[in-house]
Order: sequence, then structure tokens, then C-alpha cells
Amino acid sequence: MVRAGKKNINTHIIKIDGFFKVAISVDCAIFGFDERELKVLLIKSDQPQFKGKWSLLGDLVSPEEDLDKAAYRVLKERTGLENVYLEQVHTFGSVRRHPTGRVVTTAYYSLVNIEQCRLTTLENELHWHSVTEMRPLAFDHRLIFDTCFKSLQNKIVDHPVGFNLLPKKFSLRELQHVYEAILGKSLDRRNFRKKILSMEILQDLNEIEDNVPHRPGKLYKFNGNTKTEMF
Amino acid sequence: MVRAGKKNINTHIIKIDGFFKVAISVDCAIFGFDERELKVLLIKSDQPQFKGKWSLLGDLVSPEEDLDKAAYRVLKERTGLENVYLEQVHTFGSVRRHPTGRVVTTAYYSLVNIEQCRLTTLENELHWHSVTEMRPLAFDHRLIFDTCFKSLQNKIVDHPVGFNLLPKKFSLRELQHVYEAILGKSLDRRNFRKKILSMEILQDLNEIEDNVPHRPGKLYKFNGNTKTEMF
DNA sequence: TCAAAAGTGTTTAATATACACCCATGC
DNA sequence: GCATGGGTGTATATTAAACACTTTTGA
Repeated sequence: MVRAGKKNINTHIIKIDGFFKVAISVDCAIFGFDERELKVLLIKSDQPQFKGKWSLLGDLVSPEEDLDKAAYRVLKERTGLENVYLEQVHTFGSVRRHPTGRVVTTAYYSLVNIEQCRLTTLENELHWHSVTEMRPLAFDHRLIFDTCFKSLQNKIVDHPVGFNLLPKKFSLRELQHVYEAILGKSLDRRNFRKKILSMEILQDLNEIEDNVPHRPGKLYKFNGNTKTEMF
Repeated sequence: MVRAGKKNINTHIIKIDGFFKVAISVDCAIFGFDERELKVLLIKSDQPQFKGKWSLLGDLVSPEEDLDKAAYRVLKERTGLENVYLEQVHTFGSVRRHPTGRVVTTAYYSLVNIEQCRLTTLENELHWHSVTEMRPLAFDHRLIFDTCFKSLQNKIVDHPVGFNLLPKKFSLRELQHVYEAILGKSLDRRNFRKKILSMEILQDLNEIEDNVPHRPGKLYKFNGNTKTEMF
């Protein structure tokens, strides 16, 4: 696989005809769910201008690499996961959005199961941040994050994508907590169950929860394909 | 304004470090409305591989030009219009989507009033094609067009953007025809009027239609800002 | 026996859909 | 006077929202 990640960005932004060339990157808002909270995976920026600030995970796109593939590569490299839910959101192309040169970036968001992640830290620090406690991010990543988060909120209203944040087996309570964390509001339990079950997207596993300090709930799995629609 | 349009694409796709650099372009599905039909502005391709085929209007993005600005520039250059409704849709970044080299393209759609257009033909032929009679397009432009068209159809369901296809003054009948052309189905007249008027987005101009072979309808104008949300 | 969440229906409100008649104008 | 679309309201169906009690388990 083509790896653009190890190259310095300046080898991709080359002065020709008197001006800098354009580089392409992808940036991913990788969402996870833990402790009833929606989280996003961030990395400590290595740019001197943004010392100590966090940024989304991204990388330059190699000239021989499909754009979508680059986003999958970033996910694979950082979380170890393949076949994850990935959605393209928007492309940010202001001339001065990146301090080092012209970088047009395409934003994606991904929904992953935090427990399955095997984070690859490399030289920088990775951390799952609660989306309700976001501090200022490096570059224009706050704008990119907000765009991704809104896109996810719109998506989940009528597309069943919440499972991707959960283990294969889950209870309706856990699924409801996912929806509540994404939408930022509490939902009526009976109406939620009614709506989800009427969609006929869940398969009853005839198993119940274990090790819960209350009456255990039924376990379900998604009866379809949890991959992205993109392929 | 930086003009990338006159350069040959090969001056932007330069072989460095043993492989071709990546170029950025924008492609616009420019929608118009005429004779009760939704139309899209296409240009005869000048690529030898696609001789005789039509393509969307697009151009390379100069390294000193914002991505959105490039889309506005294409619109201005081809239709003479400024301040039009423009929406970014998706970025297409397969390695082999363009025969000449690596070109990542960001797709936009625009809604314009055909009558206000002053088409600039330059060396190629421009034509408004009915969206119901689309023939195969050059490059991957059929995919791009379909993506833009679906995006518009989704948008119009709950966002009042249809006006952008009409003159400043219009009747409810004309507006309904716009919706019917975009959604590809006929709508109940009473329900349509009820819904639109309840949105309180129209201002009654206390004028009536002229030169219609039937009872003239009231004229309205949109009471807000018809520009894109992007700025 | 207590705490915590599972499981389960009905009533009400809001929204969307279906549908028909008289009116004003140009020809 | 006829063809064409303008203008209007109501009844029905569908969907969304509000709401409470009994049951099961672990501690």
C-alpha cells in the first residue's frame, strides 16, 4: 500500500511556475462510544504553530491512492480496524487553511467500536475526547469536526448507523444511549424501542445481558451489513 | 482573479519524484428550469477520448484560488451570473477517473435562472439538457451528475431552494412546476400551496400574472436571501 | 427488600394525504 | 361559452409524542 504518511508535507507542496502546488489530504473524525459518551479520537499536533493543540487524524493522499482509500488507510493505521463505517462529508479548500502550504482536505467521519481499537500511537499522543468537552483544535479542525458531527446527527435521524459504535451484541438500552449521546438529548424509552423494533433491522439473539446490576436485557445484533455505503 | 482555465491540464499534472502530481478541479451541475423541465448545462467535451460526448462544466483549481471560489468562477465565466445558489456535494478522487492524469474533483450543484444567463460559449458548445433525457457523459460525469441530482432532490424536500430557478417574481403554479420537475412526480395543488404558504417564506407582491391564457395568478417573491448558505 | 433497568400499550397531537367546486381570464 | 388554471377547506390516515405500571435481577 502506498504510504504518504511518512513524508514531510513539504515534499508534497512544491513550488512550480512561481507558486506552490496543491496537496490533497483526508481528515477523519473517528467517533467512538464509551461510558455513555460520544468520543472522538484526536492526536497531539506536531506543528509548531499548534503546539499542544489536538487535531483530527489525517494524512496526505498519495498521487497513486484513491481518496476513499486514503481515509480507510488512516483508520487502519491508527485504530487497526478494517471494514469500518466511513462517510465522506465535505471538502475544505481555502487557500490559507494550512500554515505550511496549500492543502485541500476532504473530511470523513467514521463510527467504530472503541473496544476493538488497537491504537497506534507512533510518535504522537492519541486520545479519545468527549465531544461535549472539545477544546480549540489545530488548523481549522474545529470547523471540520463540527461539520462532521452535524452530518452524523442528521444521518442518524433516519439511517440506522448507531450499531457501528457498539459491540456485535448489544441491548436496546445501549443502543438508546448511543442515540442520546449523538443527538445530545434524552429519548423516550418506549417510543425508541417501538421505532427501532419496527424498522426490522435487529435480530433477537435469544441471549441476555450478563453482569449487570439489574434485570438483564435481551441482546440483539444488526441483521444487515454494517459497512459503509461507499463500496 | 486567478484563471486556471486557460492552462493545459498537463501543466498542472507534473511528474515529480517519479510519479504524477495531483491536480484539483471543480465540476458544476448547473441546473435551470424552462418549459416545465429541469435542465442541466453541459458542454461538448474537447477530450479526444470523449469526442462528441457532453460533460459538466468544470475547471482546474489554481493553487492560489479557494475551492469554493473556483466553483463560483466557473459559474460566472459560463453563465455570467454572480451570487448564485451553490452547494458542495461530494469529492471524487479515484486515481483513474481522469484519462490525462490524477485529478481530484469536487462536485457542486447550482440553481440558476436560465433567462438571466448569458452563456459564454468560448470554443466549445454549451447546451441545456433535460435531466430526463441524459445520454452518457464524458469522464465519470454521469456519476457526478446523478450524485448532484439526488442531492438536490433531498435538499428540496425540506429546504426552500426552488426559487433560485425562477425569476424574482413568480406564481405558485410556476413554483410547483419547479418542485414537480425536481422530484419527478406531480404534487397535489392545494397541499402544495398550503405547505409553501405556511412556511412564510413568500411575500405577496399584490401583482398578478400577465399574458397568461387563463385566470392570472398572484405573484410572489422570496422574502429572504437566495444566496447559498456557504458564505 | 431495595435499587435499577426491562418490558409493555394507549391516548393525544401533529402532520400528511386525498379530494371537488366555483371563479377569473383570454380566446 | 369554453378551455385553462386560480383559489379555497375538510375529512381521513399516518406518524410522532406523551405517559405509568409490573417484572426481573443483583446486591
